[in-house]
Amino acid sequence: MRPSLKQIANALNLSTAAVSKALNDYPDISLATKKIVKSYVKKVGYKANNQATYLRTQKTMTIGVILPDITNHFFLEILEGIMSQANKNDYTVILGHSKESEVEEKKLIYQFLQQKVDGILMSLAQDTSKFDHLKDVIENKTILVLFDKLARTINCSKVYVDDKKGGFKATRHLIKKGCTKIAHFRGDLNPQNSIDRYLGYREALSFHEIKFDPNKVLISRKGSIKEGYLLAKKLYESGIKIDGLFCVTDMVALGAIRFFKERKINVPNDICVIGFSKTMVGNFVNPSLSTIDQKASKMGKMAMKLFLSEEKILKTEKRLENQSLQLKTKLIKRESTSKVS
Amino acid sequence: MRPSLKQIANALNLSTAAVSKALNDYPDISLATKKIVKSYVKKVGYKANNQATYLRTQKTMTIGVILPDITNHFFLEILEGIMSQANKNDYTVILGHSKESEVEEKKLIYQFLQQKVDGILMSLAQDTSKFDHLKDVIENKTILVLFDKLARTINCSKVYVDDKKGGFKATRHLIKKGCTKIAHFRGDLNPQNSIDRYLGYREALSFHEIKFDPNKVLISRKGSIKEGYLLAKKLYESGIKIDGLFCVTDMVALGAIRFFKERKINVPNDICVIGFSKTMVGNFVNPSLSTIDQKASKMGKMAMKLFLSEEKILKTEKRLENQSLQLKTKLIKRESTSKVS
DNA sequence: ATAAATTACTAAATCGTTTTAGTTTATCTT
DNA sequence: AAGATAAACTAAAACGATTTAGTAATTTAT
Repeated sequence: MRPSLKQIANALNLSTAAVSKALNDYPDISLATKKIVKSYVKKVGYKANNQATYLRTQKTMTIGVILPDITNHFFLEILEGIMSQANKNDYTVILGHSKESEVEEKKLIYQFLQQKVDGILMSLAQDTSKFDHLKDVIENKTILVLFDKLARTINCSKVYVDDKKGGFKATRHLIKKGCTKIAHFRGDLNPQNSIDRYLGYREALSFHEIKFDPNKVLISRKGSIKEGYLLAKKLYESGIKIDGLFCVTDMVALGAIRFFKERKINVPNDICVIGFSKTMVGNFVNPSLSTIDQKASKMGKMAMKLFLSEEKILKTEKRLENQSLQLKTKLIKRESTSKVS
Repeated sequence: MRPSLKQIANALNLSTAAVSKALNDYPDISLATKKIVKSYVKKVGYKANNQATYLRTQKTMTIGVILPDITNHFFLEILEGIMSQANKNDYTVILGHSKESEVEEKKLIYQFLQQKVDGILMSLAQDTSKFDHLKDVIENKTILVLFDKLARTINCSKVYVDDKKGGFKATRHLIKKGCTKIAHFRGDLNPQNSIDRYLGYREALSFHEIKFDPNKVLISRKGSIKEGYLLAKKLYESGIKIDGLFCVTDMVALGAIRFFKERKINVPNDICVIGFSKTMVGNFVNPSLSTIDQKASKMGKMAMKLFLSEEKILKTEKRLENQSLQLKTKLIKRESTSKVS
């Protein structure tokens, strides 16, 4: 069993106060005793009990992270980014999985507040339409950092990707490859991300003076492989001819490609396909999938950095001051668009 | 800000003791006061401060989970299994990522012990060869549950897969498909898992009276796609002819298939290939990859259940009593072995 | 030589709970 | 009616740290 402060103090014939101060480098402890205390503490492997420390300092050195989908590689990369930064700064990470459900999300937030985390870093569930639980976080003077799927109206730190520019890049890439009849499988109205990708698509078309055709835009609600397959089928059977397709997610793109393969439509020669998100699988399928990299790991890293800077301000100025950060996307060219134009 | 016990007590003209006891259903508090306290507490949204509670009860209702590779879907499914059970039982999950490094693993363990987690559920890093840190966990009277990659000599709860039987099933499947010249890309000596798969391979061969040929067994140290590619190349260039291949992991199998494709060797008609682990990608590649399902989600679920049962015993009998559990694997037949024999 | 300032500590309160050991009031015995 | 028993509380200590206020011993100033 690890010793307590008191035991250390007794062993060294000092008061607990002196030992505590020595360890925290208070100026009213002599250098000599500090040395004695520190070396002894090292020898016996003493570490302050976090829970006890919290009671006085109100700091747990713990952050809560809520992910909407733990099986999605994108979020995992974000988590990896957060954790590497967290560990560097001696923070412990508590993980929550909302499963894209607002109810679960709420539960997790209140659980985390009860655990007295110093901050909550999260991406909203698809489901989430009310934001009272987010306001509660801020009212509890707990730092809130949203990433990827966020609520614009909530006053907190945010990291997100320039989805519009991403949609623009994806579409422009297809155009550069010589595509002129470009379809888009867009996401639903909520969240904002998929709308922005759609807006980027439209902007690229108009920039290159290609007429927008609403019949070439279909809505995917779940963003699943199956839906991609069905939308491709629907479009195909409607008789609308296309030579390019930009999908709101990689999964939708994979589903579409699967359909095209079945119908012996060659990707990329007959139709170029590009996704969005740079998921793992995209690199292993045949043809490998071109996509837009959202820089997930960097997003996580930046989310944690925003937390740390907010924490610093909170410490000195006793107030929450937030900051927003927009990250750039990157076009990943692979086989599904490797047509020679 | 959430109220404290004291504030509740003042508001209701009771002592803090009475309120605490009412909430914890002590028999020496009248039903009437219990009702009053509980309804008031609900109204104002009071929740006991976990950190303060710990100081008396020595329970944090928190478990630490250490994964060797957070980007590996297999471990993520395990995590999902653990978390769903944890949430059901009001436990909070702290996550650590050892990155397959023994040094990181040690750091995380000591961090978790400092956080006073009630238990640690983990899979060992590839790297890990000494187990002193695991012994420290047990000496701290913290429950330890190992899953997947484990140390046989450590006296703690364990959940693992019957790798030998899995290797047997994979090999037998190839044999049933008519393969007679079956190669195996095995893992390194450590950890035990890959050895067991290899032993299963040998057992299946001898069971079906196929002569074992050491030249058909190559060692993959990292288990990466690239290595699978290179091993396939090496085997091919050595001139040894095969019609079946069992790989220690899906990634190695994918690499091998990539090589065969390049050389216009047809999978499954020329060579049947089967992997191990049921990773995500295996389902999306072309041909889709046959594999052995390790039931990751179930493994996580069982790991948490073992923790809970150990926790119960610890509570009543003040001692750690552990239990081991072996899970069965399942053959997943897909295109890479769909030859008609 | 005495008062003031500095150094290096210690005592005790505190954070928010839980729990042990009373204490008060009402009820039951005989 | 006096003592025993039971019911329903309260007071206070405890968990393990931090921090404020205080104090003794030493040094400096005048």
